[in-house]
Amino acid sequence: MATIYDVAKAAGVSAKTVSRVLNSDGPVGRETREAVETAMAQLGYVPSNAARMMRSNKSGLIGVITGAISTAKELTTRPAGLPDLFILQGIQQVISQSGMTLMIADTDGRPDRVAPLARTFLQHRVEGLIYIGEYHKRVELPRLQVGTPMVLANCFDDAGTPCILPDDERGQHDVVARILAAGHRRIAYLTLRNGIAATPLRLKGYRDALAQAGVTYDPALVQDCDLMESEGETQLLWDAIDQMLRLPDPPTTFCCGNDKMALKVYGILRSRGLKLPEEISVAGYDNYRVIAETLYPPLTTVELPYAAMGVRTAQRLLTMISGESREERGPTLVSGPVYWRESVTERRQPNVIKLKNVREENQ
Amino acid sequence: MATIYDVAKAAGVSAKTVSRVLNSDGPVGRETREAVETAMAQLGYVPSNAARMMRSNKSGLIGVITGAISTAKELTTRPAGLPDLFILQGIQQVISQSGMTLMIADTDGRPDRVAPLARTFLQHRVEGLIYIGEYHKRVELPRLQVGTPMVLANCFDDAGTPCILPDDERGQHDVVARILAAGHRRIAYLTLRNGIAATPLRLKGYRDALAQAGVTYDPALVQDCDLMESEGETQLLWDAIDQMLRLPDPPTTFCCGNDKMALKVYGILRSRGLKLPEEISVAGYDNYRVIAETLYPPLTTVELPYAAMGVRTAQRLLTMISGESREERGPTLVSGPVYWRESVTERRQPNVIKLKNVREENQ
DNA sequence: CAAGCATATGTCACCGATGTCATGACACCG
DNA sequence: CGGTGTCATGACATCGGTGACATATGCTTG
Repeated sequence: MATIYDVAKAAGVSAKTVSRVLNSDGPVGRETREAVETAMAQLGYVPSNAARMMRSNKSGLIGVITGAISTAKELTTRPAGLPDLFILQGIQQVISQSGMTLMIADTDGRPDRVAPLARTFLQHRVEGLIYIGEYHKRVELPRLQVGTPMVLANCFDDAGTPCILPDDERGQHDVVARILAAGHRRIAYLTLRNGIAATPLRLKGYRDALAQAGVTYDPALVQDCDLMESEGETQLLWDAIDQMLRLPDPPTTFCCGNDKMALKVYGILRSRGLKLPEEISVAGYDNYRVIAETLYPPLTTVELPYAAMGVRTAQRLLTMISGESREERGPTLVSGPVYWRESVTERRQPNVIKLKNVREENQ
Repeated sequence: MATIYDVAKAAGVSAKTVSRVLNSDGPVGRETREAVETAMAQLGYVPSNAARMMRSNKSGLIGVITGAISTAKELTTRPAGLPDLFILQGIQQVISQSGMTLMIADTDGRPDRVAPLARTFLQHRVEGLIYIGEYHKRVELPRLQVGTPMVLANCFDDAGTPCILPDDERGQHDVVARILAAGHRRIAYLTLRNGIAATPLRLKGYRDALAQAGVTYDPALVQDCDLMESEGETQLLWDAIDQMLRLPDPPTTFCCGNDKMALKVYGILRSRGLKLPEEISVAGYDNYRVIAETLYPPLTTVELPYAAMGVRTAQRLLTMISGESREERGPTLVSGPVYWRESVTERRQPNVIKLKNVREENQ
């Protein structure tokens, strides 16, 4: 591969002059510039980043470590869809605009791989590191000895490392508030498993929304139905739904921990002979579009704003890199809108029109 | 950041000796080695890849260009799910095992971004390039002037660039053959739109399977139902299904162009009062697990083997890099197994037991 | 005991850019 | 006309490693 010296020789100038043409540093005569540009084109010259980096100590690289790209069992352990991709999407957008390049590596699900991967990135002298969590959870990452800025996306640690998290409390609150505004009063909540960070936050959102509407919280309408995809989950859902429908005052809406659960609930309710959405309403969580928009009828849900989180992650990292506030700590919460679709009926015209953060969709 | 000279000084040896410890080149005395290792640990020394690369001309980098990570409209233009992620998964697996690091960039859907992205990668002196297509299709890529090996995944070009493609013909053949073996004779086929590369290939697989089973091909059972997610698609599906069910000899199975379409078909068939799978069978394509495994009943489908394609892509690239056969050209076809689940009934015990490439699953 | 050899370590140039400084040619100005 | 500033360009050191080669030491061997 051609070097700057090859170009210099071909153009009959010094290497430094070629460098000047490349970087528009100092002045270059018109004819000289043209000669250099011709030579570069002819030789197919592409400057070596490595050599540049040696002097400048700027790599133009951002490293991303994700726990999930190669996780074959993506469906068995994760509550939602493929968060990483969407977060990566957001990151990519911001990073590429800033002229930097993403390096990406995967832990293959093994936490002990994080340290070597980070080391590889440091060898490449990345200017910043991002760790993407599989889902909203606490992580423990090996201490990075050096001062490379780092941001966590979709996870947090005890050390107060800067992180970007979904606002689960607000998301659940908003969708429940919107369902209440549609006139529903008996709202069942089939939650994700209790172990994960999102569940208590969302439960709080659910209860707060009820309280604000003056509706009494009924524990009989709340049940953990998430068995991490293991065999019995459909059965568990079936039983929970059965139990709730037999209540003296049965629910008119089933709120599900995620859109995938909602997909199952569709099948179960219909197999029981109920008409959707005329006789029973269903809402999800995630706005996992493949499901939410494809379901018949389309699913009312609230967005887990992964792409936006990615954007915020990259922005926060770039801020840290630029040195403005390298010492920043703690979480940034990102919330997503409610997508109001046909799976929840309007039991009366909502008199509260001004609900914030709700997006109404007509198919 | 500490350099090899800092380590050398701290350990009281020459830089070259430190280098020897790092790379296990020439012999190093035991005490010396320990002193060096201590110094490295204390200083948090990480060798600079840039400096290494300068001499060795080996970057240890592979560049991946994808058209899709940042494609916001991923649902509106793509027939299947999120191929790129799964292909990336496969690539990542192979590449990381080979000790190289992935750089990744995204065209944001604009083909004119490919050239500058490739240039950036060349600046980093990637040893190989991969382009991932959004779906099985023909692409036109700008000629790379230099001799960097390149492989296309999920797409092909007219120049005969090495590429890895899904074996659509065989996939459709296999699933239809399996359905025939289950005793079905009237198999409707709701295809993807005609413009894409997969459709004619799959149709051929469908017809070949029928022919091999001695079943006459009936054009009334085949219809293009894919409107690229635009408004009328559900209506179109409804009409097509309606028409076919009114035939004097209606289908007993609906084969769908992808799992997402199958998801819609579930809703439509049930809304018409049909019981799944007792009264009507449905099959998909893709094995898009979020849908196929979550649907009730789970969906019989055939895998679009994205991860495997990624693996093959990376393997082929590594072969080219190692120089064994840099001149290789043309496509490699990868096929995936049929996943036999409860959405298709056995109308009689299949007498053909030895069907290859079929995986039976019991939930 | 000298030659021969493996072991352990150091010296120095080099990879491909760029920052610093120097130089030559003009133009402008008092 | 000499001083000063701007433009155009080149020489050279430098970034952090590594390859080629040299050197020093101790041990074997004929």
